[in-house]
Amino acid sequence: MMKGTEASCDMRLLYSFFNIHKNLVRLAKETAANNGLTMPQFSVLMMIAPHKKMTQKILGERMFMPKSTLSQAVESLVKAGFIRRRPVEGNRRELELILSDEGEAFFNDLLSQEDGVAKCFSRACHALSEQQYRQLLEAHEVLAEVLKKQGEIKSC
Amino acid sequence: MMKGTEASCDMRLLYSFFNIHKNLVRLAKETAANNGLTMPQFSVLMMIAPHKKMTQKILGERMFMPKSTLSQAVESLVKAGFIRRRPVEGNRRELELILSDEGEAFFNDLLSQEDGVAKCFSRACHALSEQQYRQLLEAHEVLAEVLKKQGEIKSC
DNA sequence: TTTAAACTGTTCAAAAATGAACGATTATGA
DNA sequence: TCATAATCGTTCATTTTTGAACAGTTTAAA
Repeated sequence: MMKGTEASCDMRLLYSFFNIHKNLVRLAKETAANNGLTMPQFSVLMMIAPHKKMTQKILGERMFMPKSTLSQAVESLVKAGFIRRRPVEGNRRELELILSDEGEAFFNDLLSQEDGVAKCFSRACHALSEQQYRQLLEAHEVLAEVLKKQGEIKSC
Repeated sequence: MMKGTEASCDMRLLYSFFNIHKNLVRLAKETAANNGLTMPQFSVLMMIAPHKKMTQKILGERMFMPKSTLSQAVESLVKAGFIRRRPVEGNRRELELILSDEGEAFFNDLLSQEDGVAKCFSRACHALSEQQYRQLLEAHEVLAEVLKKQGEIKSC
């Protein structure tokens, strides 16, 4: 709990997040564009891939992405053959999105590109000590926990 | 320097940044919308305000914002009376952007809104220890330093 | 000097993202 | 049961963002 330091100081951390954010978005946009993807398409793929499959509903909730944007991003990824789509059994309203083999290969390729956001970030991580890395993960988890409760949380 | 842990582990930190990012963008969009601003307008204001003045060129470089987007965001902030605009003396190509008194008041108001991104983030910071806060700042600085050197850095 | 190249910001047509209305399905409860 | 409300995803008109061409200014080199 911050004591002497006040809100004005919190701004410093906020700007520091913004600074990292700027750079990661720039690299992500470059990576996406270099691979013929828009940002929503790229984000959706990055979000689904580690889980192999995910409901479109859950995906939207996790990403805070407007459902019209999400719907179109998914549509194009399906057309590109990176994900398949099938109704959730027991609830025909929802769709389950499944990473295809092509999608998995494409994802792995994205991660391995030297000028991609993943490798660039990985190189940046090398500048951190193991301890710093762990502390960063922990602190982020604490912050994320509180942040996700803030705001209206209106359905996107 | 990470030893045993490998690239796959770096991905965990990358996803952790994405998680914070998502929430901050969501809160920033809400804050912007609640105050009649688009995201570029909001970002530009947040970027100029602490410095009171800045050239449009520097602003673009710092934000990685396409210059057409920047130009329009600035135009609307000028029309709204939050910033003034004058040619840089000694170089009539560049423009200097100066925060007006109205702009400063508006900025301070944005920071003080209970449901605004600043206060929300500030509340989240309270969940961190002072030590965690300092470590976070330090680690971010290290990462930002490396990140900003990565990628094409083509002029936006 | 004069000319060509580089730089800074604006404009505008094209592309991308979004809100609102909608269709289809499921849940609620009278 | 049946009617109403809520949920999930799509469509499409509108808004927002962006790249590319451009105009004005400055720099560099001939």
